[in-house]
Amino acid sequence: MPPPPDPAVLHGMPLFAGLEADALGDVVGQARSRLVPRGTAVFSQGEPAAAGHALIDGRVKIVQTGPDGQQVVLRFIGPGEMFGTLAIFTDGVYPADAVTVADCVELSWPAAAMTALMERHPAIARNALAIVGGRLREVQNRLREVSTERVERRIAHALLRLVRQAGRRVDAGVEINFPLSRQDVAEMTGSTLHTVSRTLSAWEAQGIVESGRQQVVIRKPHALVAIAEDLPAADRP
Amino acid sequence: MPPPPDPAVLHGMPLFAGLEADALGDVVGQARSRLVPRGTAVFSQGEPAAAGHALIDGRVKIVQTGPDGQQVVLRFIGPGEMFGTLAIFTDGVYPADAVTVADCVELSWPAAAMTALMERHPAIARNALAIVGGRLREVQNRLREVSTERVERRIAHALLRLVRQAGRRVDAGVEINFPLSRQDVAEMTGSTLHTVSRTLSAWEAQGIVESGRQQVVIRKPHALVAIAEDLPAADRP
DNA sequence: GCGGGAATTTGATGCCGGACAAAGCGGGGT
DNA sequence: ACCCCGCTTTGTCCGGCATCAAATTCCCGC
Repeated sequence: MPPPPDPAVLHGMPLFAGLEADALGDVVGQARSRLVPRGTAVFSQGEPAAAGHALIDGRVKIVQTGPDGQQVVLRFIGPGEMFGTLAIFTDGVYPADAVTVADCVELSWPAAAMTALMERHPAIARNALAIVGGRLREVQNRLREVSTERVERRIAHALLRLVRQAGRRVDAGVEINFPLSRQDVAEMTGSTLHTVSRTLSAWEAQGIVESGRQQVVIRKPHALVAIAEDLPAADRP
Repeated sequence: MPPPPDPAVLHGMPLFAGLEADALGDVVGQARSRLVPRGTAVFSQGEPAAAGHALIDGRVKIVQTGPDGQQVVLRFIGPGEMFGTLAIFTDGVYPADAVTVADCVELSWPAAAMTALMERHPAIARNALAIVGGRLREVQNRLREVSTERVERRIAHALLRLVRQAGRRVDAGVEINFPLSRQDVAEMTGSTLHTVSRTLSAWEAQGIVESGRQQVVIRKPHALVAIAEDLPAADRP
């Protein structure tokens, strides 16, 4: 028997923005909450989409695997974000794996409940459309990025995105808030962990970042922006 | 004064699937039709999204331009498809250029009319969600492709997608139904027109394709599939 | 028929970044 | 506390593909 979710957790979830209090109660009433330890799959690519998910706490990595086993990290999910929901409204099959990279708490709604909720509360459908639209836009930008920019700039962009999404101010600069391996960065940028390692080492030598095991701190965000935007910026001998 | 659209044109448009006859009438009543000659921009990246569009006849290329002028072809639009609609429901700015690659007839709905229609007919919102979801999935697949596969396979995939979307049986094989330059293919695959030219030449030597000026005919689709899927297939000395 | 220009082809060159190899480092489990 | 395994680093090598540079073909308007 899952612990009963608290309606307050829905606050700040864009999917349920603008709903009346009783509607929120309706939504929460259908949800199940669950604890998922680090390194576990919430769902797997190819499975029938049994439920929509929302992350309350922790961090989830969405990974797509190609026919020959090549993997691509599509996105990271933070608290308050939905994931695996779209499959319910398209072909009913999860298009990627969702793996926890930290201990997580998630809410989930069975597919049938999800469609019924959307039926009952049209605002949810409108919100969903805006969210998915924004996501489409992001992915299109990444497509352009991977298609036309070189590795160093792609890595810079990827780190900046992560900072925006999960950056935490710390005395040495800005830290990315969850365990992140070079392999992960490679799979986000269409590169290899070797190249990522080299690049980070070079940046570390210039004092731009500090990186350790599954952990990255950006010391000079502006320098990273300069690399990402190809401003000549500070070129040193 | 634009010519009055015929309600029949909406048939087969997924966005309006499942609507009653009178609802379709409502939709058509709000639309304006327009003729757009080849090589013209229907809308441009960065413009405020004044309207949603549907293509009745012809072919439109959706191109995104990066900060340094690098271009990526996001998709080609054929008759019956919507385009430039999503911007209305997200940030209200077109995220890419839409350029006609043939003489076109398009329908358009002013942004305000579009949102009102969706308000009046909830089925449209549901349809839109499914459509956008499908599109997101496609783009994610292309992202994986560009990130992990090599140029030859990407070109093969791109051609196969085009065949599926705009293939026409012809005595020599299957022809892609609209003018398509090497530059276009390059911008679809994150490559250069030089590499595309070389690749097509090689395939032509093997009798897999026949290609001329802005025109491609696939003679052996199965061979292209073999390349795309990396089946060893027919390897010759 | 004749330019003019765009699309395409082909060659030569070089470099980015992927493949392989091997060693160091840390962490977590027992 | 120890061991073992996975993450990381660093070096070398090499190949695919972008880049630079012309030459050629073909379409189209005049």
